[in-house]
Amino acid sequence: MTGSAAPRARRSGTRTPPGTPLPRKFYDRDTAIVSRELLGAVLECRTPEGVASGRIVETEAYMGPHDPACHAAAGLTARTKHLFGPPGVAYVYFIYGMYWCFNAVTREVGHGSAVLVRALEPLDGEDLMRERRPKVKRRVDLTNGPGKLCLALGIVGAHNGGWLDEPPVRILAGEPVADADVVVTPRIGITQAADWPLRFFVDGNPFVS
DNA sequence: ATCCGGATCGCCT
DNA sequence: GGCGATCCGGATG
Repeated sequence: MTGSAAPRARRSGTRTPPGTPLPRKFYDRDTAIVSRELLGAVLECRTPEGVASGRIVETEAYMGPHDPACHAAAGLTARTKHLFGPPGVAYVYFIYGMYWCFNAVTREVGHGSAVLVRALEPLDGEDLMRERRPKVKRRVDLTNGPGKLCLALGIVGAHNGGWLDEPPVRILAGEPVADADVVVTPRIGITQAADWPLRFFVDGNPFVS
């Protein structure tokens, strides 16, 4: 007869053919699952200077108002407007007076959760990344951190609030990463909820921060 | 009006 | 491993 109900975790993401944008529904799920499944996907940014993209190898989940490390804990403000908006848009914020960080908003409107992309492995536009980061010597330093990857791809505040299935900033399906190759640890650089296991990365990948 | 801390990076020792 | 850069958001007076 008909098979039993399949597990829900991998519905949309891994079925999307590589190179095509992840559908908006992909993001409308538990934030830790989205964080895990974003590993292997491709973050791309198109600017007048050209296209730059990289394979996502490290992410962190920020779980909403009840997660003290999440910006949503401060409530709905001008800054967190898109964090509380629909899933599948970019939440880009400015930090430490000089860097941008890129997140993908997850879950339903009003929830306030997102996935921070912490590291990429360069794919297209590496020359452009070099032009944008002229002081970088080692290739790994191009994109092995949340501020660095935004500098390399050209992601800035103007991209805040944009849909992730259409330019200029998109996330495309890639080759899935097997569970055996995923490591889970506490998040980096935070003081609140510092022990929650919500950081995901590809085991052994040199671009992990 | 002012103060403080921050989901970081790069350079220093 | 430590610290300065440099600015914004949110809290307090």
